[in-house]
Amino acid sequence: MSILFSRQCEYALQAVMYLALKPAGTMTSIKELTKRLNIPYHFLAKILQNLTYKGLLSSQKGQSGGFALGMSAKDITLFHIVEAIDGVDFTNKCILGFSECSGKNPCAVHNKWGVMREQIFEMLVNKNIAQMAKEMKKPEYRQFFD
Amino acid sequence: MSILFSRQCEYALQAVMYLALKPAGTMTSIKELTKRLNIPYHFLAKILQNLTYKGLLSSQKGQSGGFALGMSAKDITLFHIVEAIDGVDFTNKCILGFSECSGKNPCAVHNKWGVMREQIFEMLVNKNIAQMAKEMKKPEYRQFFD
DNA sequence: TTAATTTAAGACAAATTAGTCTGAAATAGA
DNA sequence: TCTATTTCAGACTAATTTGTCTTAAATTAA
Repeated sequence: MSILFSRQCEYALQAVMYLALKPAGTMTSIKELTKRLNIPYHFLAKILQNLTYKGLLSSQKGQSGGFALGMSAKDITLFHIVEAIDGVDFTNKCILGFSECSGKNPCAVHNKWGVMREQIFEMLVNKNIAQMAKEMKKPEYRQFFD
Repeated sequence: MSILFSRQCEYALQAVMYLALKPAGTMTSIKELTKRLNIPYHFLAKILQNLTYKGLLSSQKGQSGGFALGMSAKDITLFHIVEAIDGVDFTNKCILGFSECSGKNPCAVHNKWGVMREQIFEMLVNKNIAQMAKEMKKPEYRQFFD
């Protein structure tokens, strides 16, 4: 079981954060990304194509081509990526799997999980990729990419 | 994508809670469980056999046979079930999928997620099946089963 | 003892997710 | 212009998860 996000989504999040670390205007190839992040080449290719199609990334073919953020890093949140890849089911599904579970018909942990879900949502929404890139640039984070 | 728990695990949690509602000493058949909980018959059978093998349930063959809790309802928590079915990876895996992520090498949401993960853990551990059954007996919960 | 009921066990099938491979199209640089 | 590089597109394979089917074994009640 992957936790909360699909493998594909994890890869997407990692790749986008990596791109956010690059100086604006530079293109990064799949080759570099897969090498640094240890993600299967063609699998990542498809993921990035998908994000490009949805406007979160931009791409360019040919030599010195590659991928870059499709909009300003401060306008992209983790939630944008999760939404594009996994969808937002986790924001409204019962954690115990009861299809009837709702505010009117709460399961035994409905309210507790509701609070946590909200926190997860805030975590994904409140921090944009620019801020995260800044944190990742601190020495203690660099090792993920250098 | 299922959220946090696998489908199998959700089914297990629902079934165990259902069993906890039954008077001690009574056996409940798979037939009744699948009918009430809307879970595929043979799939649930395998899940319950697994939980029985691990001691969380007890079973009896033959007419008027079925399944019952394998220990006192107050000694079983949601965590026991999750642990038995999905394992406990979610307690130590990076939510962004970084294999190197740790307290020493935190990812950008390591600490935030750490707090939430701990809350989820508490939610699963702090409430036993007996307490939950009690809540489920309140009229507003009964509809899940009646 | 016999028949009906129920779990036990394991093979099998379907669906989903993850990953691979090949060739085409675009682009930049020599 | 030609070649190397890179994304694009889609078919294909592999692995995992979910779900089905069949038969055996145990148990109970008639």
